[in-house]
Amino acid sequence: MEDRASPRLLDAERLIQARLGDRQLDFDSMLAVSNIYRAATAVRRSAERGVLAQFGLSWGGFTTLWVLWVWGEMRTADLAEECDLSKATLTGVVKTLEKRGFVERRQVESDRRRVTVTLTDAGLDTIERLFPRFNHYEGEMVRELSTDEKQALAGLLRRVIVEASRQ
Amino acid sequence: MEDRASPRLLDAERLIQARLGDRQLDFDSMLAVSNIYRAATAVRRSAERGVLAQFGLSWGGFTTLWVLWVWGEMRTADLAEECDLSKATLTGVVKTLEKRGFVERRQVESDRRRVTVTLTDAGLDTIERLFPRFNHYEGEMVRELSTDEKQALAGLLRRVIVEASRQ
DNA sequence: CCGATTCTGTTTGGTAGCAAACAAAGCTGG
DNA sequence: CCAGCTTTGTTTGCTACCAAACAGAATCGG
Repeated sequence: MEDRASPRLLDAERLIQARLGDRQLDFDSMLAVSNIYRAATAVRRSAERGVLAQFGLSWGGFTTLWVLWVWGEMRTADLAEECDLSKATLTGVVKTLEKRGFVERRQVESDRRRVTVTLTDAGLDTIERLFPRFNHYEGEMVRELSTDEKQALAGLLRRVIVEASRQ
Repeated sequence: MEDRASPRLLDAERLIQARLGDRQLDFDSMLAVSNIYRAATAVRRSAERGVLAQFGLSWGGFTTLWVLWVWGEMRTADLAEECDLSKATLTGVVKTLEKRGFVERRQVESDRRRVTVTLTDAGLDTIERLFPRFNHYEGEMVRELSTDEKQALAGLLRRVIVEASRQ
């Protein structure tokens, strides 16, 4: 079944197995992990080219806009946490989004170390037009999977995320 | 079961669902795709910090070394393809690996546009010491999954890779 | 032969990503 | 008060990543 869906990939995997011979190794874990990474790259690239490019957004920029849309005005640190980026990286992403006019920075009166980030009208308009298209595109990327399979996939990945984050 | 393994993640997902309300959206696809990306980030970060940093290698650098180890001397274009990187990116990665003394570039006599890349002795030594550790680390990152689950995960991802690459 | 085209890897110019160092603001104990 | 500690976001310095432009080499049609 999977063989029919992606013969080329499996062939490559078998070749690698043959190359490595009877070396003692955990092949199942290797395939699981490397396919997670390959899938993420494929998904990101596809979405950036197929949807995000038209809006002048990278994956990280989109994520940030999306988080701000869902949660509203946020402190920098929380935003970085929610976007799964370091504070340093977020500073850069926000700078780019500011340049494009999608977000605004605001200094917090009560604690002047702090800064909040919020969507501008243009940013709000953009994410509201973009998100439905993005979500539809997500559906296309996993359309080979049934609802149960999507949920199973998400569940398995959730367990990997927890474990990998612990290490 | 998954609830117990990662309550925090699911809570966040439920909150997002609540925020987005009864908007028409494909939640299953959204969770599948975003968890793929999150898992890849977690896995990469963890491996870079937990294993690769000691060898002065990034994920991309490790992948390149590994591919060269498995396949032997390769032309630049094939190496880029196999590492799932653009030619431009590979040029940079190889440059870094050269600086570290792990690989060498060789001009092809018969066609002087072409360049092959090959492991140096130091590179070979490094990947031979590093790979078993890396593979063990992969096992740790997915240790919550049974063998069947790892294979199921790899299979589901394979189908996503094929579909996303097509778009 | 030789001009036009194609192929190959690199360069350019841009964003993204991280850790570590940093500056400025707030906080805490005396 | 205020000297030191902590917290917060930014800067610095580096690698990685891509698309598009590029230069040099090979090839093809006439």
